[in-house]
Amino acid sequence: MMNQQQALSAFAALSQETRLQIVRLLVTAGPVGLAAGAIGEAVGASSSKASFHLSHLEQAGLIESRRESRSIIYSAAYPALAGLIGFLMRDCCQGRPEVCEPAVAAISACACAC
Amino acid sequence: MMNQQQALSAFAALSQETRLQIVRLLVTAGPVGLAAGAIGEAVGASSSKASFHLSHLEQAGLIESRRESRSIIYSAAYPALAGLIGFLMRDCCQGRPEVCEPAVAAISACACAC
DNA sequence: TCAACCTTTCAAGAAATGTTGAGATGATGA
DNA sequence: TCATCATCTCAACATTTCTTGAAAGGTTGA
Repeated sequence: MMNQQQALSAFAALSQETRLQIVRLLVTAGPVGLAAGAIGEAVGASSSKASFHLSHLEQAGLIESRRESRSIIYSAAYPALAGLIGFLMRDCCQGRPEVCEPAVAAISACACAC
Repeated sequence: MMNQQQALSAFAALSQETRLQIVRLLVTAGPVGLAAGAIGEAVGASSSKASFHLSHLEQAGLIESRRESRSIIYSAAYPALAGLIGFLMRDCCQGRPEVCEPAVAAISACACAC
């Protein structure tokens, strides 16, 4: 269960353009992931810039890495993303059903889950 | 529909401890809202510190304000919060049902919506 | 082994963000 | 009107975060 400190660090990680792009890219890339070099190229970042932001995201727990031969492969940490959504949900539900309703509607409209 | 720029600014707003506390406080306070002074006191912030962070949150669209006599009353912007959840959902659903599933489970466990 | 490859680390500087206290602004009731 | 109250604004400073380019660290195939 995500706590406030983890949520703060996740929000901080997501509040930077390069990092948000990386997360969205990795989410769509799936569990297979992408090499650091490919990620940097995709978001238009130098190798050191990409490395900096990838470390930041990994530190925040939003992505994971593994070595594969010469490359480091990064992939989305799906449970952490789901946990963050859960944190916002939990937050929004503290006595206020009107926040959840649109979220429920969003889920209903969501092609994958329903 | 929330775009990337709005999401970045919302995440930035939520990535600071005082501000996250304020948002959670206002969400539970409901549409009635709370006066700036009461908010500052509740989160242990000086008047100028509270004012700084309240402005930041309002700028990000996460809270709203209205004057009531001598006080400025702040309240949560529920549609914006729901939009942010929707943005994360939309993001997570880009071909990856396994992220949504836990979120759906979270909603199912949510006392208010279901 | 060694040259090439991929990525990280480091230090320096630039930029953005947060904190503080003092003073200004606007609203109210006496 | 005026004293008081509630909040905001401002400038200065401290802190954190981001960017850049150069160099170092593993890993691999020849």
